[in-house]
Amino acid sequence: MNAMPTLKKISEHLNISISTVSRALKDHPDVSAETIRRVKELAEMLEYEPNAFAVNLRKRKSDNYAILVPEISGYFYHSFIQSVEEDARRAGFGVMILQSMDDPDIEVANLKICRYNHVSGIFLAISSHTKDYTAFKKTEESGIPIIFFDKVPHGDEYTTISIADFKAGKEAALRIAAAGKNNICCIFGNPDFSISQRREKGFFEQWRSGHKDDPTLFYALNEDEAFNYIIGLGKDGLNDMAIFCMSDEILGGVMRALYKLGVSIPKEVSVLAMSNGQLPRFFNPEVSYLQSSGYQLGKLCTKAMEKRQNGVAPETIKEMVQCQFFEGASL
Amino acid sequence: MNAMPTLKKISEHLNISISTVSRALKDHPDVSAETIRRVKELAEMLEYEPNAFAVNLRKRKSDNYAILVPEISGYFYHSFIQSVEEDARRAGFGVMILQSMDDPDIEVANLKICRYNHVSGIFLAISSHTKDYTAFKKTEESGIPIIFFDKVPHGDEYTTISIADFKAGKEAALRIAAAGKNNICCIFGNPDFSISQRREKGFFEQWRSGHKDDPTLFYALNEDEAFNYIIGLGKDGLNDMAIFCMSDEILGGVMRALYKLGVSIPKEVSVLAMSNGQLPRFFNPEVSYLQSSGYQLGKLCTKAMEKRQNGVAPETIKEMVQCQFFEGASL
DNA sequence: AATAGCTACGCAATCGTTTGCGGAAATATT
DNA sequence: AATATTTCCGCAAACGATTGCGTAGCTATT
Repeated sequence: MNAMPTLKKISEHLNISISTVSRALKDHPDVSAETIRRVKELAEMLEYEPNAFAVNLRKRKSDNYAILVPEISGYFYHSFIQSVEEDARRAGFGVMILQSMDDPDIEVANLKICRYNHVSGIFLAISSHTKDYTAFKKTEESGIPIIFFDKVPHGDEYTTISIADFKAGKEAALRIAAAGKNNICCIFGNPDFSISQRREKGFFEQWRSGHKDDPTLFYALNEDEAFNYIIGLGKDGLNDMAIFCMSDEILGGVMRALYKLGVSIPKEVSVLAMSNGQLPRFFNPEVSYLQSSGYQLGKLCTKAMEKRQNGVAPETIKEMVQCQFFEGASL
Repeated sequence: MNAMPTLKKISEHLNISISTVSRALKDHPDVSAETIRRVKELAEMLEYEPNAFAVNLRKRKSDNYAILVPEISGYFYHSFIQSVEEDARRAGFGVMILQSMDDPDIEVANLKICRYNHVSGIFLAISSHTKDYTAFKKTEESGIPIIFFDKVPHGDEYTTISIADFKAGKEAALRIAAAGKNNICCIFGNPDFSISQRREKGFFEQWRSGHKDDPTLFYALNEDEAFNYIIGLGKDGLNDMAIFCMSDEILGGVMRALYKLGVSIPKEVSVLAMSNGQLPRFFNPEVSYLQSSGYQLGKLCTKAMEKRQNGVAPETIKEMVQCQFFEGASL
């Protein structure tokens, strides 16, 4: 229980007032050069660091950001967190992680935690079933900027950084069409997710501009549902098919099923995914994918956060990360 | 900038002193039942929550844990973080994440951050090249308990929760031997890692008890090195081989290489891995593995942390997580 | 010589909560 | 009726850093 050095201790050692020590450490012009030197020297020696609680209490603000996500694990958010943490710490901020487990109630509770801990800002991917935005409003009004990312709310008044989902959906449709299969199937995630909706919308809008028959559409809430769906189709049902997988999770289920059924890729079945970029390389053949990079998204978000910290209005910051195509051998 | 309700505000509304309000909220016996009722009612109405900074300043302690890892991403730590965060929040603690990027200097700096933020405890996986434990000592002496996990320091005086690496190494050797191949290769990670050393030691000790010739040994610092090593062996070099991969990272590289070379698994080459459990299922055939679960490790660590919070001595807590075998079709 | 201005520092209040101590009023004990 | 005890509450000092304001002792200006 080593007592940490405080301004008081330094001031006593040097026989000067606490105020002068405080000012000396920040090169306040009211302090003589000589005093500054002595204070800094002693502070260095004692390894003085200001007590964060006291500073925060005074400033009514902490040097912490919070990241609120449905889940840390999975294929996406942990790379986002990694990205934000890197930048934040470089800028002198700590990062708190909170998971909502995709439950709107926990999400609201977490926002409350953020408010009462006076975080400087929040990075937030909203949960699937969040309909009520009053907690968001309340938080913004209390002076804490929120950067919404990936899963963003509707409405213009928020700062949102998202994947260019609609556009990616369109590109997916184009590339799937180019595979030249006669039997098309798209598997999207939870249809309540805004990202599912936008990707689907983009895909179908593009598809219908060139084809009269709609592809088969399936929603898989998790890897197993995707797996079971493909197994259910059977080898015959998969005949001459191209499959679009909206996420890594779905891709995993689909590929396991295709392996199990023993279909040949891309001869019998073509596969295209949207992915964070890790998983597709591990399949045989490697799966072609449109990359939606959590890391890159993180970088954009910290830039947006800096702007918000400097007083830029929330609604003026809206960005889209373009997806990049990586060619495997599955198309 | 909505002003948050404070004890003072409540006390003014009710015309009683701040002290009484404070005591009423914690059912102090010195406060009458009637007053307690009125205070709690108003507090509820105003959504009063104590100001964390003030509380922490007073208590000289925060309700936060810190997790220090070499890297968030990868195959292991994010599931550990998920696990700890779950439990911590249930117990009323927040979680701060800090990455050392496997750099001992950043590690020391991060420990300093933890000390000056008065976290209640630290979960720490040390970086590969950490030789100097004085920062650990200093932190423990300042009253902050450290739970070392996965990559743990040598020495008896610390609380350590680790994978039963030595035993897992032995089991791996047994299972590899049972595959009946004549050509054995083990790929371990960075030989500076304590986990690499223990797994290797276990493997070789077991192996040598039944065979006179040592297996081929290779250290891969990352996925690409593992990939390149296998490619370098070539299809001929892989003849009748069984490969043990110490980690998911290595497994990824090995499998990509085996795919590329077009060898048949397990007919020509057998594969066994140690893994967090996600990746092996995605290969074709699914890879058999010894599971070292980050999630499970996290659960044990939070239990250990609770004990330490209750004053249990550091050196009395040491645990090993046993690895479980999952049968795929690669052996 | 009188005034103005500057330098370099200290005082004290503040952020919001907690807690030891003291004490008035009500009740219980002789 | 006098004393002892209990009940219920407030005062004030912490925790550590920040900052507006005041001022003693200079130097510069007229």
